[in-house]
Amino acid sequence: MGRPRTYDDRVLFDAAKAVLRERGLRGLDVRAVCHAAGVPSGVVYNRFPSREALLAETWLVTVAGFQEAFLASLAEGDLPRTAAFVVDWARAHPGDAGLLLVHRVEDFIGTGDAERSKRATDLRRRLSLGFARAAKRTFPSLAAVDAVERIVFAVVRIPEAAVRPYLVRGAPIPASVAKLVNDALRGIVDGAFPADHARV
Amino acid sequence: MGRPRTYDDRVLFDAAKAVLRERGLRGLDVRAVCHAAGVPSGVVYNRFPSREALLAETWLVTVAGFQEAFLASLAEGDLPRTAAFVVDWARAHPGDAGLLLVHRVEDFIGTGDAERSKRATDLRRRLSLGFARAAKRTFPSLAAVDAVERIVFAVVRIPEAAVRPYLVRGAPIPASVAKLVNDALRGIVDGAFPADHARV
DNA sequence: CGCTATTTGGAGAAGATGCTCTAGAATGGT
DNA sequence: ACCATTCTAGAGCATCTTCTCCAAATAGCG
Repeated sequence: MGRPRTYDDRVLFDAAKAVLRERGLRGLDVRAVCHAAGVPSGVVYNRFPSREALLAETWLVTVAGFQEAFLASLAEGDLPRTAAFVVDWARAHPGDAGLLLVHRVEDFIGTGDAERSKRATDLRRRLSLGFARAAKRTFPSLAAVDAVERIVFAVVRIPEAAVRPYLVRGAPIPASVAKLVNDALRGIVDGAFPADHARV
Repeated sequence: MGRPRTYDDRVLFDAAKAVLRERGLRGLDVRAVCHAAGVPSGVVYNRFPSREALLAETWLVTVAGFQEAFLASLAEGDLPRTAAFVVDWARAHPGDAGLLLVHRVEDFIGTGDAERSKRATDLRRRLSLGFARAAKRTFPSLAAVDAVERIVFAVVRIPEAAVRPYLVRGAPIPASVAKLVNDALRGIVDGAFPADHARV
């Protein structure tokens, strides 16, 4: 069965996240990752065909870890709660969250090898499905496209906006952002039902 | 008085923005900028001491162009209008807006030469002042820190969140985001006055 | 027109970065 | 014990990137 691995792939992933936080996207080169991981460069190229593949894999593994819990929350049907979940997750996993900010799933679809592209497509499909379902249930009166746009804005863009400034500067995320996000969510949910505005 | 300049600095700034949009932060090297600008590299280093200085200058000039109108809008005291202004500005100047996303003023304070750092500090000071004033007037019942946090979230983070996904993929920003931002703003403004919730 | 000042144009040095390659180490199977 | 297989370790090559440097170009001035 050959020599057993001394290093888990996770060591490389974690090192990549650490380098990203400390030196930014531009400083995220293979040498820096290897140094941070305490690993010779041969290890990287034994497992990944290229720097790009290593970073893509790091990203994909990280989203996958986020997505399951996210979709579960989304399926429960409470938008403000899902937005709060995203904020909490970022607070608990700042390294992962910081990494997610620098790419989009689309960046890995149609690039790299077919297997990676397929996985990215799959992640994307699941997300789309979750959003579509939540959209139909939460905003039944809206056109499908508008409802999805509103859902994504509510549970992705808004939490991301609240959390991003802290992540990029490597600072802890204060608890106070939760209320801001919650307040914004109220406006977004209410805004979908124009009739309600008469009350105010 | 020596040979007159063939190229305006703006050519370099515009080229940098174009390269950023087309090849991302990682592809933003001096060669690419020179090629996009149709300028030999000697021109860049005749005017800027380093690549970093060129990009910093590009960023600072771009914010300065945005900030004046932004602060004027903020001084008018209508938060949703200011948020809408930011969205409109990004729609009208996608190149500039895309550039603003990739740095923060703080990145240029205490780095580079003293003059640059001073200018960045000045930009920052004016912003802080504008936010503080708006905070005091809009949310008089909140603690100063909380009020400022809420203002920034409303007129910077939210519009940025609405607009960013389109900017990063180089796509035009749809008009529909205006309503989303406006709805979110309603929640953020109302959320500062807990007493009002009794009505709903 | 010579002289000084400034910019252009671009070749190429110095260093950083992605990646290859191979000797050797560590395992299971026979 | 020996082999086949897989991984580690890191030196080193090829390329890319930043930046330097200087001859040629273009202006105003006495």
